[in-house]
Amino acid sequence: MLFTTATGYALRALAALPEDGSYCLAKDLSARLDIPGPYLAKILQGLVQASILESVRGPKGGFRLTRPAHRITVGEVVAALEGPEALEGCVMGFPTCSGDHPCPLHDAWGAVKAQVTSSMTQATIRDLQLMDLRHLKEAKARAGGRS
Amino acid sequence: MLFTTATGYALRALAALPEDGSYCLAKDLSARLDIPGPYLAKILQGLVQASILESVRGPKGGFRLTRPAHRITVGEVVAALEGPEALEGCVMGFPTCSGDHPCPLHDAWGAVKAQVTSSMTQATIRDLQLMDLRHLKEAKARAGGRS
DNA sequence: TCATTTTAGGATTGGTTTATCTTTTTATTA
DNA sequence: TAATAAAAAGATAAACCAATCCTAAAATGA
Repeated sequence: MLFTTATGYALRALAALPEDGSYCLAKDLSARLDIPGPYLAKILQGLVQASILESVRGPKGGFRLTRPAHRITVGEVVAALEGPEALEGCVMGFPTCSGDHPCPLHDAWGAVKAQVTSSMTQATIRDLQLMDLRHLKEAKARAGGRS
Repeated sequence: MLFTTATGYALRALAALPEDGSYCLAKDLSARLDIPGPYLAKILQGLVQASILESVRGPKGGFRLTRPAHRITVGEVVAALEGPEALEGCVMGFPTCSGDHPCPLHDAWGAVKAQVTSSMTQATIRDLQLMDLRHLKEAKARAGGRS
């Protein structure tokens, strides 16, 4: 995977939140997604500080998105958890590599970065929701056809 | 950077070895490249086990390539240090992501992997040598023009 | 007000990568 | 043969990420 596991957990959790704006417990998310509970809680708190989630404490509390899912990009979440320069620098870590003095992978890597960055700023949490829904629906269809 | 720092160190060290087949000391490499000495030594030993380098101990000993630089690919070095599956799996770590159920970045990431893998198996240590030589030459030219 | 539920925050553990240190082995050469 | 130089190998330390634990703070409801 290109990102850290924390970022992966964050994206999966965001995609699993209900769309109706109701609050969702960290505990429930961790159970449904099979993600370590205390660790996910920490990650969700980070997303609150990044203004991607908002939370309320106490009974009937939990987490919810601050905006509609289609207004939150994957890139924004990655930046919140890994900093804005996650893909910077030479692929191989050559300190002398630059546009003027490119390493042999420089151009390929540049194209890659552009591609991934573009995809990340295009794709939203909504797209992740749709992906999971499609998966669930097909899994259900397979189970129904086999029974 | 896409790879580990150990892989970056390895590639820089391999590119810095002399082409005439003479042995080179780990100490000299670490000094020239400003890489932590004992750590580089460990990495070089790993490259010996991967049959990319050969070594002799004692005075007049050191490390040298087992083959001409143009016969050692970047991909081979990466595989030796990070295993053959460095780029496997979903970009975001989604367990449900697959060709049938792609995540929104699945296709972009697939193209990226193909591109990087191809470039890695094309590029050789020789290409890295040429890059560094070009850089050195231009730096010298700049210094000469300015003096 | 008090108990309960849940997030917030800080401290702590475990594992992996990065880096260092020490001892041993091997080769050279005097 | 003895001294020295260098890699090999193993143990140790440091830093970072992943994960856990514990105590607070806040909101709800009785």
